[in-house]
Parts: sequence; C-alpha cells; structure tokens
Amino acid sequence: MINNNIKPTEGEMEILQVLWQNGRATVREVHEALNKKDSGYTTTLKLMQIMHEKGLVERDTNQKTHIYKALVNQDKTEKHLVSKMINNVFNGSAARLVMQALGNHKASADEIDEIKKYLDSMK
Amino acid sequence: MINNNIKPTEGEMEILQVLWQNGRATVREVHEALNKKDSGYTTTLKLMQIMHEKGLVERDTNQKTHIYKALVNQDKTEKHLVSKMINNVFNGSAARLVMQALGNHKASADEIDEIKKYLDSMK
DNA sequence: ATTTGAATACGAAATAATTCGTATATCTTG
DNA sequence: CAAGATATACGAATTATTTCGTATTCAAAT
Repeated sequence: MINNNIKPTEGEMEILQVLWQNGRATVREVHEALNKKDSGYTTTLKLMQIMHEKGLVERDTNQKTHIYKALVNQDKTEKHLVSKMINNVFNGSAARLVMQALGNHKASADEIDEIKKYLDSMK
Repeated sequence: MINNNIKPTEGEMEILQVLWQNGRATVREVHEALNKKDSGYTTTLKLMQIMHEKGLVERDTNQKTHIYKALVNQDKTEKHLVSKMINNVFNGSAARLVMQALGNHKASADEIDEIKKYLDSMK
C-alpha cells in the first residue's frame, strides 16, 4: 500500500481527475482542463504543490516544466468517497444511493443495460 | 420552493440526517445521536444555530429547550450531493457511480432485485 | 547578450468550517 | 427560595482550504 489514508479535498479531487484521465500532466494542462474562470494559474500550481507534499501526487522535475502523476489509486479513492457518502448521506444503504443516482442523471439505455449486466454478474 | 440553493457542509449533513430521521429533535438529542467523542455539546449547538441562520432548519423556541426541524428537502439535498459527486468524481457518469457503489458495500440479493426492478421501470 | 515569456517557490491574505469557553437564563428539586 | 443542573447566546480561537502576489529561475527568441 503506497498511500491512501488521505481524504482529498474537493479542489484536489478535481485535479486528481485530470491526472487519472491523462496519466500525467503539467500544471498548465491541469489548469486548462479545469477551466476555472474564477481562480488563477498560481492557485492550481499551489494546490498541486500541496498535493505533492501530502503525497497525493509525484512529479518529475527534470525539465523546467514539471510533470505530475497521481500517486493515489483512483479506484480506492472513489470507493472511499462513495463509502463516505453512503454512510454520511444515505444511512448506510448503497441501494438508496444507487436509486438516487439513477433517478437523477438519466442514464442512457446502454448504461442501464450495462448496469443490469453488472447486477447479474454479482449474484 | 422554500429553500434549496445551499450546499450543507459535512457537519451539517450529519445533523440533517438525524432531523430527517426523527422528524424533529432537540440539540441534545442530535448531539447524542451522533455520538462524537471528539467535540462537545456547544459545538453541536453552535452548528445548529448557524444552520438556523442559513435557513436549513427551523426551530420552536416556545419552550426553554428548543425543538429543531429540517427545512431543506431530503430528496433534493440528496440529489444535489449525488449530482455533485457524479460530476466531481465520476466525470459525469452516473453508471460509474452506481457500479462503484455496488462493488463497494455489497448489496443484498433483495436490494439487487429491487434495483433491477427499478431499472426496468426506467425504460 | 539582452529581453521577453513562462515556470516554480513560497509567504501570506482571504474564506470557510469547526470547536470551545464563558455568560446568562431557566428549570427542577431539596 | 436557594442550589444545582441544563439550556441558549455568542464572541473568539483554531483549523482547513483556497486564493493570490511577488520574487526568482530558466529558456527561447530577437
């Protein structure tokens, strides 16, 4: 186990998502991916520096422009957050969260099929 | 629409849950329901007072001991938080959240059936 | 080589959220 | 009615998070 006791903040989660998606990215790439009109480049930079201190990401500093990579595991982090929400918001009922999620963002027919397949495979 | 633009904090969510569950509750009841060993009674009190200022709860102050009730709608609040998580953590894919939720807290066979029924009803 | 642009470093302000201490009021009960 | 227990009110300290300004470094282009 490398890291994983840390609960990323909301801002950190946004950054992690870009990193998970891209594999690796520079600060500018991240900053542009999340095109925040309400905060500047150095804010993103600072956030990522703090994430580095916390061990959430690693970086390659060989070039002038540093390259960042996520160190925390996407699946574990997601599980952690979902678990927290299930307890925190849905009194421990995963089913309630699922229904709320489906009623909410109307999933496409394809997505629904995928979920059903998944459900069948669980039994 | 009475309230609902406000995103409750984590601590506020814990309190809201007790209120939704009980219908109404005193500060002490809430404080004991969430038995936090790491924070005192006045902390819970203060939180609930702030929630009152924000319009998240109402209270009956006729008696010395005030009675609190949630003002925000449970379903809407849940939807809001779930929606935020789908965007924030799962790149907009409700299906991904659902799978993560199911893989996580193993749902019971009954729950799975219920979800499948729900999925069928959506088409 | 000098200027210009883009990057990092880093302290510190601004904001948000939680926690507590203490004053004061109100019951309860001995 | 006085004492003790239990409530609320509320300012203020603490902690967490986000945001920014400015200095400095590095690289590319004139």
